Amino acid sequence: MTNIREIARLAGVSTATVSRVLNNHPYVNEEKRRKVLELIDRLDYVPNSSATSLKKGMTRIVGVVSSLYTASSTSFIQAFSLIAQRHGFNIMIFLTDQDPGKEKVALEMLRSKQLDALVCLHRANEWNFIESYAKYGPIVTWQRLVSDRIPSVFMDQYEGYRLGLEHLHARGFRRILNVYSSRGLNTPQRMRAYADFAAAHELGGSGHPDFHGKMSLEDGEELAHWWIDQSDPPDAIACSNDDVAAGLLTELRRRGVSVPGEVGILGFDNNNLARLLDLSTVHYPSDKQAENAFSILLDRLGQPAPQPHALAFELIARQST
Amino acid sequence: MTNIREIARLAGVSTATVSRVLNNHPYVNEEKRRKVLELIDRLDYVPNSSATSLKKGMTRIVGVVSSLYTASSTSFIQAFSLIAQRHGFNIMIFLTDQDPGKEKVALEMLRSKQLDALVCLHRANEWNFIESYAKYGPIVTWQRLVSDRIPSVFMDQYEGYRLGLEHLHARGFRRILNVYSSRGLNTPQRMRAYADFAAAHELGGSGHPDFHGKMSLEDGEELAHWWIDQSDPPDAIACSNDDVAAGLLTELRRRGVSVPGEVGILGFDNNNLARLLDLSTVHYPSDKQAENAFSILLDRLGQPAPQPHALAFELIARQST
DNA sequence: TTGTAAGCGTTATCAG
DNA sequence: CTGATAACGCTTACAA
Repeated sequence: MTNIREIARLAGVSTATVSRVLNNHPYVNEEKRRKVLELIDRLDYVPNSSATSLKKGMTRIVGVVSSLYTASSTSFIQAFSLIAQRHGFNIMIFLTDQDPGKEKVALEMLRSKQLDALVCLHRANEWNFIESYAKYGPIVTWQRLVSDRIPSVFMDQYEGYRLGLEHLHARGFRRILNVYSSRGLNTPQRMRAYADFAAAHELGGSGHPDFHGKMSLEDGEELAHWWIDQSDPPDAIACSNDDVAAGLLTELRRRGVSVPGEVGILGFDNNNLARLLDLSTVHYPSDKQAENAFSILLDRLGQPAPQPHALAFELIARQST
Repeated sequence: MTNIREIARLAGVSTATVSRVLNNHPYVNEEKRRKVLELIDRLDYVPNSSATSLKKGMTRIVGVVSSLYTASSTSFIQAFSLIAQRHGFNIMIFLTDQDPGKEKVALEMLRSKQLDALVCLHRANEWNFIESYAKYGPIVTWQRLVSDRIPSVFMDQYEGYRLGLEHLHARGFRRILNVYSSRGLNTPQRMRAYADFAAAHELGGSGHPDFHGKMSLEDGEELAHWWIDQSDPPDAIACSNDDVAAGLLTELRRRGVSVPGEVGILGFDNNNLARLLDLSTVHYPSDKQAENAFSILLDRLGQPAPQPHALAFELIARQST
């Protein structure tokens, strides 16, 4: 394998000079530079990145930990990947599937310096376990977390959820069922938003206890069966995300229930599926959050980082309400 | 930073002995081994992976090049990731978005030995360009390709497509429109399958020219508008994949068209979306293909590899036909 | 069973 | 502007 020494020998210079050419250092004789460059080209030479990483103490790879590919995590990852590339970083994705062991693989790679930093979309281990890895490199999360070791690009969902609820109210829905997710700390904020909303409009509940821990298409489908079984069902359902709303909507329609005629459905996130199914939803700017996450990482790595974006929710009114 | 020399010094042994303990070599005095292990634990030592990679000439990372996350690529990647992990390999995903430059990033990482191998789900550059990188490490593809440099785990779709067409015929559809994708060499095989099918049943076409280059949800939606505009539309549409079928189905129903009453729709792949929307489709075993891809890579890396699976299509009859 | 020492391929310091 | 040379942290003959 052709290495830097080979190039140096053939060019009649030292490895130091070749390295200088490689790294665009000033003070290299123009003729030698050309000669070196020509040899690099001719011998199809490329620096061995393990050697460079070892020497520089940096791999320029950032790990992305996600439990699975949902529409919303995909959009985050897409944006994160883009901005990372623009700064000369590559990303390595870890699908944990909620398995703590798989998440640990990523954490261990940070520890062994195969990764410079980590962004954690969904965690599988306890926070204090993850925090114990923060000493090996910067970690940032998308979930809500108040920690000095692990910054978060999480957005307070109180405002977004309130926006959605007000929309349901404006469209005439009164007996609103809340379907919450469970992981992360979104739920308490959404519950607070609902409580304030209900108080402001002097509303009772839907007559049914709210749901918790629902986040998938399948959860939405089960919810549809539940709704059909009720003698006195809610007139609107505010879902934890677009996937749940999508499962709910399609299964209800499949069973002949009219949406929004018999029941209004609100999603959350504004992903592709929501667009496809004409779901009313709340736009959650995950791409901007991804860029913010990268900025934080870059900053903690001691590199010049762009200013973070200001973030805002937006209501997207479509056919399901 | 604590390194192997530090451990060796504290344990009163040489770095060679520590390395032997680390790599489970035999012939290490039990007491020394315990001592070393204890120090490793106490000092929270972990080998620097850049150093190991440099020395071993291997990173145990495999790159996965995909143009984007579709339901079917996700299922391939999921399965690939799983089997790779079981063999002590990690994967690095590259979303190219059809951008040749982004694909080149992955190829260059193979060249610079940051990656041991590459699996290419969708290519962005010309094949001969990609092939020129095969000398740097094994590359395998999911697309159809006949090349001695780049093996393929592609499945001949003739049989799968024929299966789908026979199903449409059995359900009474006669004027079938084919919607083909364009990339890769699936299309000629599917066209051949249709030609043979039509000849066997003495069928004419749908009265419309087939479509080409359709692969996304959006394409499906546009197709729905086209269908509605026809005075004499086809009675069934065989789609290039489940995404197109899903877009077509939802948009048609949104416009009040009855499926399968007025038109039958057949997908291809059998992904989650197909399940959700009750789409009839042809099951394409992408998980098994992923495992085969990994086996090939492992074998070319000179490691013992599992036997590849035999692969077969399966018709999944649901509500859309 | 163990240690010495020679790499792996770079980068960076320090003289010149 | 350039070249020796010492790291970076690990593995592995080779010798003992």
